[in-house]
Amino acid sequence: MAENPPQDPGARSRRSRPLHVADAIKDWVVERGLQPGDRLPGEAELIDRFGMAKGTIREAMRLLQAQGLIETKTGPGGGSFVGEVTRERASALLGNYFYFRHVTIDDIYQVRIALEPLLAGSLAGRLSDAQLGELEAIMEAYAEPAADAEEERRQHVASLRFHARLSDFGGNALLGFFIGFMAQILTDLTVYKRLYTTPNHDLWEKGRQHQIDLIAALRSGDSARAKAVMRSHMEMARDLMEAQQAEVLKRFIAE
Amino acid sequence: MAENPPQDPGARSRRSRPLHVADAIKDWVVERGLQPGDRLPGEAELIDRFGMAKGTIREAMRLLQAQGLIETKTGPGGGSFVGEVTRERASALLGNYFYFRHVTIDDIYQVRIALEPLLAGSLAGRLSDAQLGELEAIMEAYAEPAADAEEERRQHVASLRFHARLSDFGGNALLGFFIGFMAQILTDLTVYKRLYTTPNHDLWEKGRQHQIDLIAALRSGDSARAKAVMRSHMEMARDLMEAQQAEVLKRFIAE
DNA sequence: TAAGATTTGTTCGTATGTATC
DNA sequence: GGATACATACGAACAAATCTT
Repeated sequence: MAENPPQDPGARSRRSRPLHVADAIKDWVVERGLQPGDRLPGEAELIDRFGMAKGTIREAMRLLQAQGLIETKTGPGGGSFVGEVTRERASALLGNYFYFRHVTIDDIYQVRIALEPLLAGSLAGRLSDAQLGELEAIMEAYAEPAADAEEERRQHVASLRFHARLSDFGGNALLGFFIGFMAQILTDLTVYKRLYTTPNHDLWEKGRQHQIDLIAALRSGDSARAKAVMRSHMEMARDLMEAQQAEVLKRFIAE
Repeated sequence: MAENPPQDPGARSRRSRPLHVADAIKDWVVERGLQPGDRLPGEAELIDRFGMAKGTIREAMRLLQAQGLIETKTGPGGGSFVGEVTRERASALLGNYFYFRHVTIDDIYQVRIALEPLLAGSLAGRLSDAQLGELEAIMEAYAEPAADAEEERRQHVASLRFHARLSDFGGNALLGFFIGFMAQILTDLTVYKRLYTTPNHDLWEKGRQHQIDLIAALRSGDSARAKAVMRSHMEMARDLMEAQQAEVLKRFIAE
């Protein structure tokens, strides 16, 4: 794990005890190369290992828990365990960073237009039938044009799930996370801020056709075409959402 | 702030009390539209507002503190305050997500090659003389070819700072964070894993020339050229680092 | 099903540390 | 330096969850 912030001399002792304990435990996990699911020392042991009160130790554990680094269970066989940070939690934590910042729809699409085609191109000819099938299953949610605004919103969320799922299939975890994060932000905007487009049969038709073409290109292994189709798809989506003029994302996080 | 994870019926009560309190405080901040620096209720008030013990409240505050959402100060006038999540902390928290995942140099550069030229292109003609001067000042660190491996490493870190700084100058906070995060990862790899290139005068010359050309293009407002130069620069950097065959990033986080 | 063991979760009272006036 | 207002830390007890028998 990462070392901690710059420490002016004497800072070590000024640093709160829970922080100190949390750091020590992180170091301990890294040094031993512990893996998710591995057991950590129990409260009782930590108490006398560090010579601190129970409350102090527990505060340290909460610091780690909030970061998704540990999980705790009660009862026999319970205790603290190394936890794998989930994509959802990482998204939520990163979302906090943008809470007080100004991020526009255009900002998001500038990045999406650069990354989504890249992913699509790299995935051509590399997806299993099961994966392609799963994408097609998601598309069922918008097989028919939306009748009202509410359904339009549901369809939009489903189409974002299409992209999120696609981002899971690539071998590049970094690229996958970035793309999934943006899909998450847009989903939040759609659901939470009730941002939606009034049903428009023409756009529905075009968007759906894009995804059908995309699937075909992915299946046949036509990388260049997958990339081009995705790019068109993104540009259309951007124009669509920009029309809404909704801008910021005002959302915080999970635990 | 974001709502919390899916709640099966009854989960509300099973959720630990610190978690419940942390959620409530997040909601409170969002509802009132509090800004960084704004005061939160003191321990005493929270204790009787929620009807819980001090320890419980304190654990809740640690959950929020770890996410960078609050800061606390002791003494008169002290207490808890809404905190702005810093870029450094967000990077560190996100870094944890990748700790147990496999991220290769190639993964990083695949994304860098897509995003850095985008940023460079959008910045052409938009930087102040002060900003351009700052970039040039960073370049001073590698005005001369490195004499040994240690200096080579320092130069590499400086050149990454060049990119990190550039990412701050753009108006797109999302794009800026992604680029800065990758620069951070590469810096960690360079410093922490002692990944470095043996000094190579030819490559040093080419890399430096790229950045000089880039500055010139940025200054003159030649967007297409800035983009092209950055792309060449990234491709060279990728080849350089790939030769090291260093792969994973093994690093955790700060507090 | 029930009882017991184990481990985290929560409370309360008290004392200490720290920064401001 | 002393008083004040806050967070920080301690320790002992009790509650709740969950596994085993």
